[in-house]
Amino acid sequence: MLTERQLLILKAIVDDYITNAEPVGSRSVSKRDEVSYSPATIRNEMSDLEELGFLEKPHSSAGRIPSQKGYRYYVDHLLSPSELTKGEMSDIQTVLDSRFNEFEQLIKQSAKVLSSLTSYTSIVLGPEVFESTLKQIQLIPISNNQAVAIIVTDTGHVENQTVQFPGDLKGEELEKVVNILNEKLRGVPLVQLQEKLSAEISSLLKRYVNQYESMIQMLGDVFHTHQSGKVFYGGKTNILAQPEFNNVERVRNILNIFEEDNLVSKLFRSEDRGLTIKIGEENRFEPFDECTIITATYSLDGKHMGTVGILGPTRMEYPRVISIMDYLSKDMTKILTAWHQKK
Amino acid sequence: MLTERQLLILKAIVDDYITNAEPVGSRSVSKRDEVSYSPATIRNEMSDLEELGFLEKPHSSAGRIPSQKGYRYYVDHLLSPSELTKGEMSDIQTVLDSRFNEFEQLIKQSAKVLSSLTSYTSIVLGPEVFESTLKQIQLIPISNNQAVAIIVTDTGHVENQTVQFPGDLKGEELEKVVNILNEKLRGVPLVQLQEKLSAEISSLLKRYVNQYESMIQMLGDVFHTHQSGKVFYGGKTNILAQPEFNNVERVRNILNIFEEDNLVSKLFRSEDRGLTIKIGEENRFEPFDECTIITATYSLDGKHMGTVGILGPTRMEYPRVISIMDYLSKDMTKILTAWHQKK
DNA sequence: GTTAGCACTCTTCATCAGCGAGTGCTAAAT
DNA sequence: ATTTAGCACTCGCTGATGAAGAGTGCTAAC
Repeated sequence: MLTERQLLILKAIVDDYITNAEPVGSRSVSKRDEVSYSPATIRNEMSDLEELGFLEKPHSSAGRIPSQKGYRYYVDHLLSPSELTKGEMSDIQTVLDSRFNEFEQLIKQSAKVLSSLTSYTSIVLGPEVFESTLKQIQLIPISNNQAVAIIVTDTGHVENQTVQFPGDLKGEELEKVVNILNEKLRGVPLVQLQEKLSAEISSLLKRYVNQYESMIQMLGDVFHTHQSGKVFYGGKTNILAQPEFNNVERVRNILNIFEEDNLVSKLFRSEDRGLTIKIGEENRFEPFDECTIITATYSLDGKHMGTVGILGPTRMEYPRVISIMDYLSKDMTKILTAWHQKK
Repeated sequence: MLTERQLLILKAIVDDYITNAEPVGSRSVSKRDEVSYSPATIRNEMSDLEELGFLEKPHSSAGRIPSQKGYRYYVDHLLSPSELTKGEMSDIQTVLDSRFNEFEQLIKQSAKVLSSLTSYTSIVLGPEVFESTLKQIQLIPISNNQAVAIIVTDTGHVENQTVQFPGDLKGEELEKVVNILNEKLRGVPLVQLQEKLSAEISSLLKRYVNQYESMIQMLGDVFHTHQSGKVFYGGKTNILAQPEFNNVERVRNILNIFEEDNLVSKLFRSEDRGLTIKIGEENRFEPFDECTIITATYSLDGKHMGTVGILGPTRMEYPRVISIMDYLSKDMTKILTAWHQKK
């Protein structure tokens, strides 16, 4: 168990390092207002904290920097959540309050505010389909071999997509198909659409539609595409401004990850509801060994919808970011709910 | 006017520098097979070429590197276009031949091949709306205040978008609106939709629809969004692998540009049809002072559709990239045409 | 228990010499 | 008149050296 004084010093060191990005020496800790001990005393404590694994020395005559364990302890027990300033709150408010037509717009905006407020990179995962169910499906023919498929979920999310279309389908046939689909699939979770399709629908369609194979194929395409949620980014290059990423190789590794939405989606999707903080190797993904990821979830009617995330260096401004994320995710939930009810 | 020998040497230097990214000395030029002069002779010529502005010295005891003018001359008069290898051609073929439902898929694929073949960053501009006209517009109500707007162009391009919708609109009213729109706007270039809307349509709608203001607003939204073509990227981080961009600050400036599709769209949209090469400051955009942009256009029925572009260092593998771009853009045109006719 | 003092460690920065690559000039060779 | 060999010179790069500075860890005094 750490003593009061050790806590004080650990906190001071983390706070200092977070703002200055440089190893913290005993003297600068001692100079802090909240610390009233001499450098020598601090040195002894620092030595103990190092032995306990909370601090590290880059080399013998530098100051100390927090270890991953140190950050973890700081986050769990030490940090004093910072109040959002009026400006920050109103920034979030204005951006989110602006009228939006689509789910996606809200999400894009969120990603933008988040990155600009934190100056880290923000990742926002769009509605995750696991829990949402189909409310309505539509097929609108556009030319003689194209149609737009529209899917509406119970959460009010709309997806649309252009697809190849069996050439010579009569209007009444199409109507029949759409009717069947709506009848059989309404209320089905999106993730199960695919299997329902092959299990129940395909035989039914066979009876009514000539081109039934290409029809099935097309529907398969449609359902498949909506399996993975979309990913939105804010400030992709913000991370380059951090001194710890002053190295093109390392930066490239990280930026490359952003090119693969699937991967990002997997990495940032959080299983837990609420706020999650993963520090360094806790991410279990080597390129992020020196990064912290903070995620929060937003929801609708208590139903989990998606995740907002921040990627920054382990030396992250935890108090501020946590407050902002908390505020933002709750606000998104609120606005989403209001928006949904309006309909 | 340059002598034969000067041409030979200039070409040799550019070729060498392109592959090795290091200042080229007289000795290494002399060692080339196609060059049969001693280093001393080469040195004299190099000195002349420098005086003429085709070469530069990073410092007095380094070799020479091509100046912007040198690259320009090389591109205009010297380069021997490289034959595509079988592998490259089939790479392009396979990727583009794969079934695609939408315009966008073709374009995304193109961006991907292009960047992976060249290992530079590719930018592909989607259909530019300037020349395409409206073929059909549809409004599909989804909930009591949402609709999906679908726009089909004469080139077979489909765009769709979810929009806010005047709450209590009767089915017949909606139908009326859609009919008016189609009647009045068919054949109108997309860029003019907006003005046509306010000039002619709005008064007409006023007569038939109650919620006419919000209707107009919504249509304005829809038409506005489709003004600017979409931008697709491939290999955004490829540029980081180039030795001349081994500097986080510079890289950041460039990557930031990619975050603003509007800007990119402006920079890469080429006024000329066919292949265009802009070297360094010819781009008239400071962050690209050390970059070359090569663009080519693809079309449909002789009608200009969009642009494929490559961003790399001025030290670019011109012969290869040019061949690839040429081949790809022509192939895109071919496939697009085939696809369009199929319908 | 706390702190002052001090020797010790290690990085950083500037300086300097030596090396090597490359040039530019001159004089010789073709 | 060209071309080339030879050589002095330039300049960046590398590695060694040393002084400065920041910080530690230990000891002894408070």
